[in-house]
Amino acid sequence: MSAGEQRARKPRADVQRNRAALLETAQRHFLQHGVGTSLEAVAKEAGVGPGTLYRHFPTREALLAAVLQTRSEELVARQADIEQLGDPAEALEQWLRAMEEYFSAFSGLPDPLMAAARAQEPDNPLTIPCHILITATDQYVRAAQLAGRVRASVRGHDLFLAACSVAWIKGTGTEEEPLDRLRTLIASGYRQQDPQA
Amino acid sequence: MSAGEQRARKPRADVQRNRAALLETAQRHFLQHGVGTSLEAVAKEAGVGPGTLYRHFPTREALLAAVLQTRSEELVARQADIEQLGDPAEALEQWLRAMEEYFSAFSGLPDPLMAAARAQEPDNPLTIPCHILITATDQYVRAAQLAGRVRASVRGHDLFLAACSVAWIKGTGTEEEPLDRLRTLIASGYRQQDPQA
DNA sequence: AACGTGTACGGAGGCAGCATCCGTTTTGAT
DNA sequence: ATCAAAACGGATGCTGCCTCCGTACACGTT
Repeated sequence: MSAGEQRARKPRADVQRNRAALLETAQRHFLQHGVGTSLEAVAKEAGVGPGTLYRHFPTREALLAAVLQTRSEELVARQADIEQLGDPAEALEQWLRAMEEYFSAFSGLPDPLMAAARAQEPDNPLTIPCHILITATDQYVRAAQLAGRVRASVRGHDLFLAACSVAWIKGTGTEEEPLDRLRTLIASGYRQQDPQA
Repeated sequence: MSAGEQRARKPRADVQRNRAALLETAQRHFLQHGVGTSLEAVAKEAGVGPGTLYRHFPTREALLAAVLQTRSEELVARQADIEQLGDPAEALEQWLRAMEEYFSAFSGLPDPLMAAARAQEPDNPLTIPCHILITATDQYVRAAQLAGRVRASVRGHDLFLAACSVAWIKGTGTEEEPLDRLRTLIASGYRQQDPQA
């Protein structure tokens, strides 16, 4: 028996039930009140004690990461659509928008995201998703560069930062119009002007 | 006497002393711990009770605005230097950097700044400084546009947002190198390419 | 120099949120 | 039916926010 490392006992029913209730409630609260919402309130509304919440999700980031899991998968799913676009410049554009939407899922999300992205803290549960995003962005950038549609000096990381910025500004309550102008400004910054003059 | 509306009595000595001590201490704490620092700690270290702090500065923003006063004046002073540059494109560039430094004075500063900029809350003591900055930026932008050095579609407000973003990212602890690439990206976004091809 | 008044002080106190710890309950296995 | 492990949950201690009000002090007056 020591050889089989799975074969733990079946996960308890209440554990799954509580976890699901917590995730569901947490998502609602993050949506309504931003990432800074009261965890105590989440626990209470989910019908569990604070201890249970903290046992399932030791930190706010852990809860956040778990709630974001669904959305991460949506993002991955979108990649398939994007990649069969053919046009790498268009693909990059759409990818950036998709990422921005992901960052804007909850108000205040960009802050913990940046903290995780910067981090050599492998214990931060948001770190891995962040690095995945940066790497993915870099690939779209390289493809568009090979097609001569993006300046050579641009890196994926730069556009990750840019998308994060836009999401941050969005989260502060700025209207869509100035946001759109900012997006345009950034796009003008990374796009390669056509060689035809 | 009802006609003269000034002519209150001379301001008390302890008031001035406490105010000065609070500002000095608050600045240190904002520098070391960011804008979210404990006001209770500030009061204690300044040698006053919490009540005194809140009487002088009813909100965190009020304290912040008062502490920023000095730096605002430095910014205005810089404008003189900048304006006698002659080159409007260079002037804009320097102005943006000056603004960015101002926004980066304390970690976390961009958040209350954005909240104030968006606001029709005239009671927010940061609102006025923000609008002054936006207006000033717009003037530099217009000047550079007249010289054909900046795209026509750009507005001062856009670059205000951009500078704020960069400062925000800086405040999250990102290193200088990616920051510089982001600045370059943004600059490429607003600059008008020379008509000579 | 002493006084009186009004202004400012400051700390106690109520509240909210975080995070932990441990006695009790629930759950699945035997 | 019984048992041990696992999970629960709330009481608890802590930090920080902000207010309220009895007290002390500074200033103008006599």
